[in-house]
Amino acid sequence: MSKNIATDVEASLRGRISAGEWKPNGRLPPERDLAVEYGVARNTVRRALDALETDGAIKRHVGRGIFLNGGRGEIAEIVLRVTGVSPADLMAVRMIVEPQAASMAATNASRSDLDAIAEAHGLASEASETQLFEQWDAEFHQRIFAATRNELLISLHDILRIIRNRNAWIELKKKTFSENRRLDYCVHHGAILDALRNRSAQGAAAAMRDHMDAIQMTLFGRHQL
Amino acid sequence: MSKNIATDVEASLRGRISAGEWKPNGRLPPERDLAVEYGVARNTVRRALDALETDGAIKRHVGRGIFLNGGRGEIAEIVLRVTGVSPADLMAVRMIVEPQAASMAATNASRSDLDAIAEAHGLASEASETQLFEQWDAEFHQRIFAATRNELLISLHDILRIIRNRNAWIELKKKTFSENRRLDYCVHHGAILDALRNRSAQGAAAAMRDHMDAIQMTLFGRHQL
DNA sequence: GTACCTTGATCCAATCGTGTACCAATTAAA
DNA sequence: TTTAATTGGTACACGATTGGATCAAGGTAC
Repeated sequence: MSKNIATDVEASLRGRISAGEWKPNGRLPPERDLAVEYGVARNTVRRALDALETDGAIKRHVGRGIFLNGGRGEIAEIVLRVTGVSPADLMAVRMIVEPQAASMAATNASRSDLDAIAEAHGLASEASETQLFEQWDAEFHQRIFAATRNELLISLHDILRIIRNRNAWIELKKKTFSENRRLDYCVHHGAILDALRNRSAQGAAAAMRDHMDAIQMTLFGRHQL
Repeated sequence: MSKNIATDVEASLRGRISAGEWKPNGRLPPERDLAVEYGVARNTVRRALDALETDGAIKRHVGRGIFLNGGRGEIAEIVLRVTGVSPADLMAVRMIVEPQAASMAATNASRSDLDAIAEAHGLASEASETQLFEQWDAEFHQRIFAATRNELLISLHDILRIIRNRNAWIELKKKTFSENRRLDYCVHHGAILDALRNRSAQGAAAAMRDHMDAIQMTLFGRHQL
């Protein structure tokens, strides 16, 4: 697998936990036993358990053992669930969040925020390779969220971006991606940028909605689920 | 081929990266291995990697290896970081997401979904203690998100709920919370439920927006930031 | 020849996994 | 109650891996 044995053990334990091998609030085997089971040093197991503990997945007590955190909606569970969402679900959330973010950016963006967004738009338009275009396309959206000045919203978009990058359905996008579509996207970006510069919240939201519609159309060939 | 071997290696690596040979945040082979693979000296590989590093394409760590600069960070890190955001930021995001979730729930909710939402509404209305009311209040919103049938949206709401539970500014809410407000909230919940039962997407969104407005008013004494 | 690149080699520093030992808290047995 | 066993917490040393830095020698183009 990967280079980090501790990371592998961590992933394995996450899998076994989510698979229900131990009950909520149940007790995991002692560190020493886990070390023997995985055939690694106890320190390595401890590093893996450290990660699980910071996630809130487990709780450790000296002399007692390691216990699953029964509390529902733990972060580890969310991470597992979130990494496997479908493209359709992701697009639905983008349809909700991105226009509103554009609207918020229109009112909150600073002069330098707008310049940064314009820069991303320009570099995406001039990009020679598809790879480069997609990078600046993502950066364009990223900087709009940054302009909202809402930390939570920015982080949520980070999550969306990671999901988009991680899943193999990017291939879907590449297949259906044509030079024509790319030009459309640039036009959309230009319209969004204009609305932001005009401080038109509703205009920015509407332009972003059009853009999202186009992306949805490109990906799925339809506008609504 | 150009006269510069380092440039060739750099171009090759760029190609392999954009081709997706390694995942975002994935690990590249060690410099020594790459040198063997390309049949060049390690110093030459290092020059190529220097260019990639200044571009921000990769990140190098002594003793660990070379890593792709893919995502903005792992999801778990983001979620952990996000638990410290301000109440204002959180409310702004709720203002965006909750009405849209209600709208989506109106079209996607099954009969049992509606029953579950109604149950939470009923138990919240009848709750004797503030503690109990808040539990069923949270459950009401939770079940609306569940009714959207969008896993990502559900997960996002889980994150919002964790933030709400973890932070101390719940105290703020308790201070400004009166029996009067609580009755208002129940009325709002009832209006939302009616709209959901009528399958009125716009009505559910509007009712939820009113509810969010009231919460914002309770927390901050104003409607907008 | 001069300038630049490549190569090969060497050493340093950071990280990781391992192994070992001991401490502290808890539980179970005597 | 006292004692022993179990278990997580901490610390250190060792070897292997890996990137960081430098130097000298050889090759190529101008």
